[in-house]
Amino acid sequence: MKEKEKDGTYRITKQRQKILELLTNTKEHPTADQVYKKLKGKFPRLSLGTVYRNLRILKEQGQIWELDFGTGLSHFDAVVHSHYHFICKNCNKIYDIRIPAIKELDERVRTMTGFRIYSHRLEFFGLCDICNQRQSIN
Amino acid sequence: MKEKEKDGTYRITKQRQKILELLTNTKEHPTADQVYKKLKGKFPRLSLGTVYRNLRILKEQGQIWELDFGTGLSHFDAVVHSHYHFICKNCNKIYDIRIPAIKELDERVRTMTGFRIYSHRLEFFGLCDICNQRQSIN
DNA sequence: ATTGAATTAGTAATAATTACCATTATTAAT
DNA sequence: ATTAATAATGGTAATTATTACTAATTCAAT
Repeated sequence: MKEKEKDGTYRITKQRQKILELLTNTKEHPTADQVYKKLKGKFPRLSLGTVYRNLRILKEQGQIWELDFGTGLSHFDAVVHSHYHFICKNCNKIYDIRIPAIKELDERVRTMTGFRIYSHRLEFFGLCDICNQRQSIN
Repeated sequence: MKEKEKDGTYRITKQRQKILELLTNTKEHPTADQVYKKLKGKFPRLSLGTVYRNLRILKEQGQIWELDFGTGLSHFDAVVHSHYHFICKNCNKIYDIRIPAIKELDERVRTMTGFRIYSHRLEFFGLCDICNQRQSIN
């Protein structure tokens, strides 16, 4: 709940570089713990707290997004241009849906409510092609 | 992560009735703890575990929805017909946006990906009218 | 190289949620 | 109505994800 204020003075550390690099080079949307476990192999001294801290910092810097899909876990994504997500109900894999934000949705809600709309979040749920085929066969 | 299987044999208990009643009679989208605190006044013997258990059961029964808005907390909503949500970035209040699910969105993603789409979730973020006016003045 | 501050590793502390279990309450059958 | 079977409760302990704390380390500007 409490967000620590930062004055924008950041340093370049190996740990932070590697965390961002890992997120940039994957299509998956790993959790903090998954990032930790993947890097722990190469960086045995890496601390889980460091992963959490850097994920927060990278998010503050706008370099990554924090996503949640109702699983109680935060997922992280280095794709930070406007897009949506699809979550497979069977394998729980998360896919980027490369549709840029549909501005008409915001406008529609603005006229309906009078609220000022900054952004929206849109996630689709269903079966990915792999799970869909498997389901059809069984 | 582990979801307990149920055979559908449920009993009617005072606790479960009161929890559903509270959710039905509010426009807010309370968390488990907020439900607990509100009912604790009338039911001093109520246990927090009971609230969590019943919220899960009511959700299984399709009587309520579990929602999360990136705060790390689950919110509950007895409005279970298709609709969207708006979250005020300033006061954190959650509003129901009474637009029924836009099916064209599902269709668009289906043709784009080939995935089978069951549903989607859409949340808007911004400033509600109260906070918007306050912000404009200051 | 020196120095000041940001960052780290490691561990302890929180916070939300779930698991456990002896007791209680609901339901269906007698 | 009584009884019997078992779902549900209250209370507490355990788990899980995340944050806080701190002495030691590392970065970056002089």
